Amino acid sequence: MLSPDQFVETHRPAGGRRSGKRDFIVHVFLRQNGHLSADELVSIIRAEDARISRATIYRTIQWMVEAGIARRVDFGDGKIRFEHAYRHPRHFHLLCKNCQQSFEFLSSDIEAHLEDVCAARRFSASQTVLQVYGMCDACQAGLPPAPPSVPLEMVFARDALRVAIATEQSGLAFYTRATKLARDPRGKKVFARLAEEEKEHLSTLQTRYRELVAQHPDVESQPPFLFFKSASRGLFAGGVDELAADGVDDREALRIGIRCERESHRFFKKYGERLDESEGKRIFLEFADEERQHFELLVREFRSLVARSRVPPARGKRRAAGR
Amino acid sequence: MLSPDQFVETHRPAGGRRSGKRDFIVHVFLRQNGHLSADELVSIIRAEDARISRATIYRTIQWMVEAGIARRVDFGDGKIRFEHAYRHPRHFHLLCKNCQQSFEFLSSDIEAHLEDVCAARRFSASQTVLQVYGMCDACQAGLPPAPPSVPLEMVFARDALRVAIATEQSGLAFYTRATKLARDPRGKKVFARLAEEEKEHLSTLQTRYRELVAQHPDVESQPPFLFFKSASRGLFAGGVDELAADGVDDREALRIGIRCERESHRFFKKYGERLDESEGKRIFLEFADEERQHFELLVREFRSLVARSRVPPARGKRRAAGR
DNA sequence: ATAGATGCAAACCCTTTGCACATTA
DNA sequence: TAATGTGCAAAGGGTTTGCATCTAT
Repeated sequence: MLSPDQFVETHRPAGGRRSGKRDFIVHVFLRQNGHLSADELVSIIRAEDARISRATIYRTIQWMVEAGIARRVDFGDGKIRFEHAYRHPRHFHLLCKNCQQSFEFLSSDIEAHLEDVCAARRFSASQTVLQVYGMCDACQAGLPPAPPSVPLEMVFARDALRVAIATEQSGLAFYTRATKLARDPRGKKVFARLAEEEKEHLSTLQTRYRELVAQHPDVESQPPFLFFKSASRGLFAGGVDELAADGVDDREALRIGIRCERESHRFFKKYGERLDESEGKRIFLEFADEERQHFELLVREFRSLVARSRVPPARGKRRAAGR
Repeated sequence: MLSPDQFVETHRPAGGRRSGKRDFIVHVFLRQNGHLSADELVSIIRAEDARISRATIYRTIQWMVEAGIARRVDFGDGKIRFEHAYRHPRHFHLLCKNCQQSFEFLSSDIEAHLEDVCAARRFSASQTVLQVYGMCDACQAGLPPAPPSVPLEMVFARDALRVAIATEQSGLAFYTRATKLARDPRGKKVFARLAEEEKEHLSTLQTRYRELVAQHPDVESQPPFLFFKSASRGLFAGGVDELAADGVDDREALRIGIRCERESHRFFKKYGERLDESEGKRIFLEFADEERQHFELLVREFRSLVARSRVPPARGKRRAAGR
């Protein structure tokens, strides 16, 4: 886990020279939470003590944006705001026109659809802006705006854990079923081993989840940050359904498993890479790696099965070999 | 179909007074295609002849926005652009950073996910901004930018027709199957009648589609404007799958039909209402109405079936009545 | 010594406004 | 004639920039 200073160092472009004022501005900026306009940052800097010129602050903001430390956010009210990227994944916004508060979210489903749209146009996307304007819960009810009681990072870690757990659960169900179903003893063993691994990893994740809740008791009552409807049943859920069909043999089960592991690997890798340094990123990338290993194991197993069923005396599953 | 002038008249707010200059600006604005900045509109107006002050143009743009004739579009480059709403549904944008061209699209899937997100936060949405920045097809290939050869309206009508046709096809499959499956003669008749209606309407829609293609031969080669993955198999596709399961009786089939018709009605109504005056809107609203009628017919039928199965000598389907 | 950072004030860009004048109902 | 629209120029706000002055390497 990077400290704010480390975060800045990893982003500092080569060739410039250090300056105390710039460091001070960056430092103050990273301590802020919401979306600051340049002017707001000026006020904060002035209040924090230093007398730094407006121009320097504008220039430093630009420097941070180029370095990837800050992101421009445009809410369409004439002034540009900035949010820092430290432990803060890219996201979309809900904006309350009444209290001006903003709420952040991420949706893998929406992103997947956007990818479809771009593919249909052969458009190569580099950045997406998605803002929903309206009125927030509290304002509709006439209540005062309530600042979030839990850091966003924790909510995000919670959601990442939830997807991971759902996926492990569906994976466990898949391999348990596949173990029962398998006829080839070697395949059975592989499935059993994977089921065992999923079980272990599942309990690790659940422990991690419990620890998170213990540390931040309010985290469970927070609304979701990461939306992943299509993955909410776990990325193996479809595979489990397929196993239920008639006539699924070892080979077919392996194929389904391979597909699920690949999808799962891609999903977690994609989101893990897209995230900035954070607890959520680590969970996703660890997971992606695990899925890749499973994927490779299954592929090896599949090849071995094919080889065995082709060369030695057949064991009654010839038909598929010709295709 | 409204003419531009009629469109303006339906939007003109009460209480103001007419002015030749304003009418002229509005008229010129409605003839434009893309997204104009105030300054660009000034140049066009100046070129078109009239010498109208910048301030008047700014004020007229504001007037058009308030009247719902123009919509603000902010691409985050410091100047606000405007697009007119005449035969132009609200949409999202792909923006090419290289050639500055913009491409428009609509996605019912993304909108559905956004509704989920808002619901989870109890956020009441009033407006959504969705822009994807990147590089377009032509710019990636090093080709000159190609303006669209078919008016957007036609592409939209094409896509609306496609959803409608897919839905009719799945509806036809549903009712054909349900007719075969039904045991109650009266229910059978209702399903058969609906199958017949779907068939007729399907051929009407297909004719309409062919006419559209005949009028605008290029329309089929255009990339999609309206994305509707979840509805692309037709809104009855899920219902057809359900009919395939074991133990589906008349009552169950009616229930599934009712659900599909209701969903379908809602889908088309929602999109129809959201659209501005256009061919697409008409298709959607006609369709929504049709689905509502089917829905009501099925509900009546369901009630009648329940009444008959409860009061007179039973016909072997008691079990469900108790629940 | 020299490229880079800072401060100040002026310039910039887009947009809105105050006020006198013109137009419409 | 009374309310509304127009023109002009000036003001407004957020942001960038030219230039002289510092400061880190």
